[in-house]
Parts: sequence; C-alpha cells; structure tokens
Amino acid sequence: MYPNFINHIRKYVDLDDHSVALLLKYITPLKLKRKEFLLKEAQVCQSIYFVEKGCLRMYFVDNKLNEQITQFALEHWWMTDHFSFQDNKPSPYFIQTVEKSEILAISTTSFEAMLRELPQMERYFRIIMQRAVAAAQLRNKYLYEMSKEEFYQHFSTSFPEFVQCVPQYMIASYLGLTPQYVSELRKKKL
Amino acid sequence: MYPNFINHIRKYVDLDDHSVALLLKYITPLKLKRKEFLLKEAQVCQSIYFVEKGCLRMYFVDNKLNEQITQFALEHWWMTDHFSFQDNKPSPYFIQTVEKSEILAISTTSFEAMLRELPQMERYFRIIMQRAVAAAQLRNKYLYEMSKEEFYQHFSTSFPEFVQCVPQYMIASYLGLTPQYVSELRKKKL
DNA sequence: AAAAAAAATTAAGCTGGTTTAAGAAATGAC
DNA sequence: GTCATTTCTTAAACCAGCTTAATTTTTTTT
Repeated sequence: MYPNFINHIRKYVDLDDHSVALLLKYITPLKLKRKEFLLKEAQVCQSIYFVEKGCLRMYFVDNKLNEQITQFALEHWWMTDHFSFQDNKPSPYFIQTVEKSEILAISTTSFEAMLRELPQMERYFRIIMQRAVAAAQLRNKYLYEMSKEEFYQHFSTSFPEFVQCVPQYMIASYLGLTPQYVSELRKKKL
Repeated sequence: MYPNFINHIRKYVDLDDHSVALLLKYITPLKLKRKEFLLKEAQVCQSIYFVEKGCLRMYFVDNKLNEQITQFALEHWWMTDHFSFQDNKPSPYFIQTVEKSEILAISTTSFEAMLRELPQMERYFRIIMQRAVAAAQLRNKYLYEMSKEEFYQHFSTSFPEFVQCVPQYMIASYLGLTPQYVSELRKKKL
C-alpha cells in the first residue's frame, strides 16, 4: 500500500506498522488522468500532495496570459502552495497532473491532527521542509551565478529524466526561457 | 535574556520557564562588531544562527570576483547554509555581520540534541522551515512575473527598513542588479 | 488513415539591463 | 578636521535573450 510514500517516510524516521496504520487514516488517495487539476487559481489550497506515481506541475497565468510553471513534482516529491495551505489564503496557482498519476492528499485539518497524534511525522516534516529550504537556497544560487544558457545546460544535464517526460515548452517555462530560445540552444549543442 | 529569541519561539509553540532553561543550554551567544564573519567559503557551516539584534548578510564570490549577496537576516530571522549545515558539506558562502550584532548560535550537534530533548522545538522548526519554504515560493514567483525594474520597485517599497540600514550596492547585489542600474532607477523615480 | 490540434523550429529585428570608464559624494579612521 | 576609502552617479556602447511571425513536425483525436 503506497510503497513510495511509506518508504520515503521511513528513510527519515522510524515508523512501526501500527503507526503506519494510524497514519493512513489521514491520507486520501487519488487516481488522476493526464491534465487533471488538484488546484485552480483563486481557490484555497486545502491539501498537501505526495506524488506516489506520475508527475505534477504548478503554474500561474501571468499578465501576458502565459502559463508560468514554477515547480514540478516527480515520484516521492511533495507539492502544495505553502502560503495558501498554511494561512488559508486564495492561491494564484494551478496544480495539474502532467501525466496519469497517483496522488496522496493530506488536508489542512488532517495534517494538523496527524502531527498531534504522530510526533514522528512532526520530525519527518521538519526534515523534509529543511531539505526543501536547502534545495531552494541552491537553486537560488544557480540563478545568481549562471546565465540563462548555462542554467538550461546545467538543468538538462542534471535532470535528463525531466527532458524525457516533460514537453520542451514546459521546461522552457520552468526555466524562465522562451521556447524559441530553448530551441536555439538545443541546435547550438548538437 | 534574549527576549527576541524566546518571544519568537513562543509565537509558535508553548514553552514553560523550565523548558526555556533547558533550551538555553544548547545556544551560544555571540557579540559581534560590524563586518565580522560567522562563516567563510570552504568551511563547513557548523551552526544555525538567530539574529537577536543587528543584521547579517550571506554572499558568495562569483567567477568575476563579485560578491553576490543571496540573503539578508534582520532581527529574529534565522540564517545558515542549510545544505552545508545538514550534510556537513563545505559551503560556498560567507556569512558576515552588516552592523554590530548579537547572534545566537546552535551547533549541528546541539541542534540534534535539543530536538530530541524538547519536542516543542521539533514543532517550532517544522513551522519555521515551512514558512521559509512559503517565503521562497513567493519570492520565486516574483522572479518569474516581474521585470528587474518592477522587482526593485516592489522590494524598495515593501522593505523600506532595508534601504535605511543596508548600502545601496548591497541591495543591488541582492536583487541581481548592477549598482549603476539601481542608480538609474532611483533617478527615474524622483 | 486523415484531419485537427499541439509542439517545435527558424530567422530577423529589437530592448532591458550590463559593461566599461570616469568623476562626484559620502563615510569612516586617525 | 583632514585624508583615505568606500559608495554613488552619469553616460555611451554593447549584447543576451525576447518578440513577432511564418513554417514544419509531432501528437492526439476521430
């Protein structure tokens, strides 16, 4: 039952079978097709989502009506609009499946109750969030030190699995590039 | 004793006086002058730092030998190289006081021991880190949707206290702009 | 298998923001 | 209070990456 989910937690904290059983009461499994939405602009993001299988993207629509992708989540990554989730504010984002996916959702209220009942999960999320901050810090450094060309080359050599399963125009959007420019860079490299 | 520190924790979790006493054993207070270093490039970042009073900046030296500032920390903010702190890796960053400051340091080992003895602190840091992720997500969105001019105007109207106490060229560096361009933008606005 | 829709490419012209260089103003140290 | 250093300004030339627009290729739907 949800092996990616359980294994991921057990990588960071001890969790006996009884605790697992308790934990499962707080999650809602979702089977989704390609291009289904978990969140739309102006809604409050009521859950935090774990990608058991598949791929999610998060984007907002900018003032030129472009979809700006700000995040992807692959298998065993978490995804939410943290600001909306924590403070119950309407979100500017859409969260959508990129492909057929199995998602585990934990609602705001379940999240709070789960943390109270299972202190290991408090620890787990402290570690996960700390790692997310570290990742954000690193990505941020890349933005300061690399040109857009270097940023693209770095990304596409570091994460070839993305280039596989995500269309090129989405990668361009995520990296803050125009599809035309990515096309030019690819030509240049060959 | 360290009112900013204790009040900040009590904003998020309950902490009785006995717990406060236990907690204080894990922290090392530091009184620093202007421009003193807490971390230099190639060192492992052995502590997480709380700004009780004053101001810190974090920067790295890029391949053109510019100091690129990636973060500031004002009163009651935390600062560390999370990647270095968590995984004991050498850091690419410098952490330095911008002005005379009072800093509370918690070392890697103290941090771990503290979390084991005081579960409230596990919760506190889970919340703090979650808020840091939310802040990073928001800043990231701004980078996608704003031009550099808009980003500068937004920053300088949102955080006038910074423009007060941090020299202009540091703000330029933090925002990823040249000092010349900031100068031009300021002229434009008046 | 054909039609429709979505994604990727190509190329020319343009612009937001950098680079370079020099001088002016502000700050800190003695 | 003066000298040395740091910070800020001005201006012109330049370029990385965008815009626009048209064409081709790939994918999806029927």
